[in-house]
Amino acid sequence: MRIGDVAGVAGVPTQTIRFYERRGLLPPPQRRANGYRDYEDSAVARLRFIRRSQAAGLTLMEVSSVLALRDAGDAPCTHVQSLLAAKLAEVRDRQRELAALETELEALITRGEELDPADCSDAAICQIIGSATSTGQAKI
Amino acid sequence: MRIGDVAGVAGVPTQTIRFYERRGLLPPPQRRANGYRDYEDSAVARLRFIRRSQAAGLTLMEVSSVLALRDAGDAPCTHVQSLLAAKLAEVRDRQRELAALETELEALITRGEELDPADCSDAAICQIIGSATSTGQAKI
DNA sequence: GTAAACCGTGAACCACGGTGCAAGGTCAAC
DNA sequence: GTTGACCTTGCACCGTGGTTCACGGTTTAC
Repeated sequence: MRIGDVAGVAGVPTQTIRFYERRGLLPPPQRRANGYRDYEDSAVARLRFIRRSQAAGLTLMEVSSVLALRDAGDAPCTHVQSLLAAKLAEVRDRQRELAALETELEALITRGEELDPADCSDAAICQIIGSATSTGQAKI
Repeated sequence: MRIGDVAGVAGVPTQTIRFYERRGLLPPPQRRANGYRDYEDSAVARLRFIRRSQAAGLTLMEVSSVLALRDAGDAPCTHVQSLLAAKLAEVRDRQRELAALETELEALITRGEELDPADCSDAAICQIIGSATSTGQAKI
């Protein structure tokens, strides 16, 4: 299969496939006489695996580590389990951060509704944010 | 005040202060005869405002738009309210995404505990992720 | 007078996951 | 024989919020 075929079947742009190859996520395929990449069917499965891993929140680095184990002939299951557990912990941390930010934003909005724009001085820039309680850290 | 003094008082690195200036968040200050930046006290208040806005989840672009209004002589309160409302909506969207991802990860982990690594074929790469239900989108 | 601590500039670099572009080669259909 | 769709390469760029570096001038303390 040529790169465009793989791209069509796997639903991944050709540019992205070359990008994954550069990153070591896909092994360099055979080349035809004209220099075109020539993929085996397994490449499609591998691409789908990458995309599913991303949907589970894994980074390309992490996916790469899983693939490296498999390519070395080992079953990566244990490693995958620990990656998933770590990712779940990250997600829960992030949820806590967002919950704190949500509370903060709600408080700011409520305060803003009670304040009179006419009271907003030049030095404070904006009285709503003016002296926030600063509970949470940003990052959306 | 020299840049280092402002940095010390506001708790923002000097490099970051120059960075904010380049981004238009801080107006270029007066210069001393030797070329050193010479800040007024209001610069400290402005830096604190920027940091508080960031803590509320606003991006530098958004903070910049608030400051631009204030610098134009308008009270930015209404604009700030709409930014905060939009940010709250973003936070809640993100929370929903994370909740879905959490569910997905929990399901994968549970499944992984029930599977035997010996069953993991080469073609599937890893049976745990092998054919995920793909409910949520990634992004931590 | 000299060493340390400060200031200046511009530019490159970090993670992250790609996307876009330019300049060219190849192949099938018409 | 030419049009169009495909392929190749390498390099630059996107956003986000800075950080680090190289190289040089200035000020302060001793």
